[in-house]
Amino acid sequence: MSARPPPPPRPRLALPPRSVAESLFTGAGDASPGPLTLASALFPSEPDGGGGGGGLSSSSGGASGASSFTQLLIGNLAPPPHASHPQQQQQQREAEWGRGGVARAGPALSVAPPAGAGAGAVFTVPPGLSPSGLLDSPGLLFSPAMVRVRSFISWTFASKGGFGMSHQQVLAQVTAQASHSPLRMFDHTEQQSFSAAPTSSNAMQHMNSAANMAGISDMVPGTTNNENVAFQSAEASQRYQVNAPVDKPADDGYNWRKYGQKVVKGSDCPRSYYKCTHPNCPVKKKVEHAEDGQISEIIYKGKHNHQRPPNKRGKDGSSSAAEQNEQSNDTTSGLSGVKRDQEAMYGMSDQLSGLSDGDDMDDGESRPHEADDKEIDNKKRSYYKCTYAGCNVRKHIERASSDPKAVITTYEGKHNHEPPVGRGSNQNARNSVPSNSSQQNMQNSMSSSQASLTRADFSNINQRPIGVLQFKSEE
DNA sequence: AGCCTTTGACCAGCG
DNA sequence: TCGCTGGTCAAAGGC
Repeated sequence: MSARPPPPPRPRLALPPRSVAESLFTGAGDASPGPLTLASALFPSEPDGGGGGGGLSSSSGGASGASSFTQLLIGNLAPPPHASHPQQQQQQREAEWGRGGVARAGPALSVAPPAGAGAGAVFTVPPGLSPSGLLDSPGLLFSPAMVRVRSFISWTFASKGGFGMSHQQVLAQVTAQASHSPLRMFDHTEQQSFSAAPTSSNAMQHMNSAANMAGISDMVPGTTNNENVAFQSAEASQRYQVNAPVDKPADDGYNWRKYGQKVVKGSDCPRSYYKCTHPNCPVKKKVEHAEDGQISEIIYKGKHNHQRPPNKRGKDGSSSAAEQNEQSNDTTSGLSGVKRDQEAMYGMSDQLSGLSDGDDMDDGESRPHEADDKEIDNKKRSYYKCTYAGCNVRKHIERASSDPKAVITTYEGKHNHEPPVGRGSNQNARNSVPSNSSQQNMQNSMSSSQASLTRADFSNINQRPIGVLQFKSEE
């Protein structure tokens, strides 16, 4: 009944051992550019010609204002999308799967990137299109590929800074990283926000243009080894997406056995079912692929009743992100109880790590981002305060003792001001928002659970980039 | 040999 | 009750 003729084999690409774009991160064995360097490269602070000053300022001046990752996410947000939105429908489906004891997605998640990713197509950001505009383009929501790109850009943009790099270079990195499957994380509100954001024709055009230039469709084969994995909470309405090898979804550190595959209605792409191989472990996960076969979501069900299996390094050539993260978490005292609980609940905590604080470019907070990894090391248990007058937001950055490259960023408080103009928010996108009040509202709505996205250091190709989203509940 | 994936069949929930 | 659909089982084969 449910069985259907075997679907055509998924397109695969023989990827080169190392892409050019990848080399951008790895360099020639030298230190990779720091987060800020890359981020700045992505969106140089230069006036950037048109687009209303789209680029984020790469200025390191703490008081000069900036946009945090969170603000990037919410900065140009609009009211929630219609319930009929595809992603909401998806969420509903996932929520349904969750009935009967599905573990709710916690605010933390990380994934191991795919083993071998190749360089995808390179796309450029059209002049005048600011990062925010690019990221907030509603159009991204309608294509899994675009979602992937957007999320990736969000992550990349937020986590990297840089100078002296062209848009193309940065975007090449973006593309490459998309293939390298760093964490993709979507907060439900974020999705709603940008999906409902007024469509800026320019933004859309730019986005389409960028997408076309990016060769998104062409990227499909190139990213076949990746998949976007969504870890969603039906209750918390939070979604997390990451890239992971299609054939081996989200190396989260646990061992999974595929026990079924089904082609879901309305899609030619199969849905795979996995069980944790640990004896008596009830955890299952469902992996869905988008119609283009590129993007999928992973929905976890249940809770691991065991420790993550030992290092699999010997098996796949590299330790899983989860493992790395586990150590980080184990040594992280800055994690909120909520986070810990959720991590424990989902058995995902261990997946966390490889954080970096390149995220927020931001929030007008003083930024430690300029610091390279060495500096970060030297700044273990560092505190930063938003420099905006009257704003009491603080950021705590700590480095996991077990992983020199892992940094955990924790935000405390919420900003009582809008992102400083010229940094973070892009004017185009901003203009596309009906009013600042809505933006502020969104910001406020997010304030209770500020997210901190960090990135792993890419200097070591063997170290998989891992993103960590950390929410901190505030009363 | 053990573990995994594949895949057709079966089962249960729902309208 | 029936058909549809999603989820699961389990044999077979591959690595």
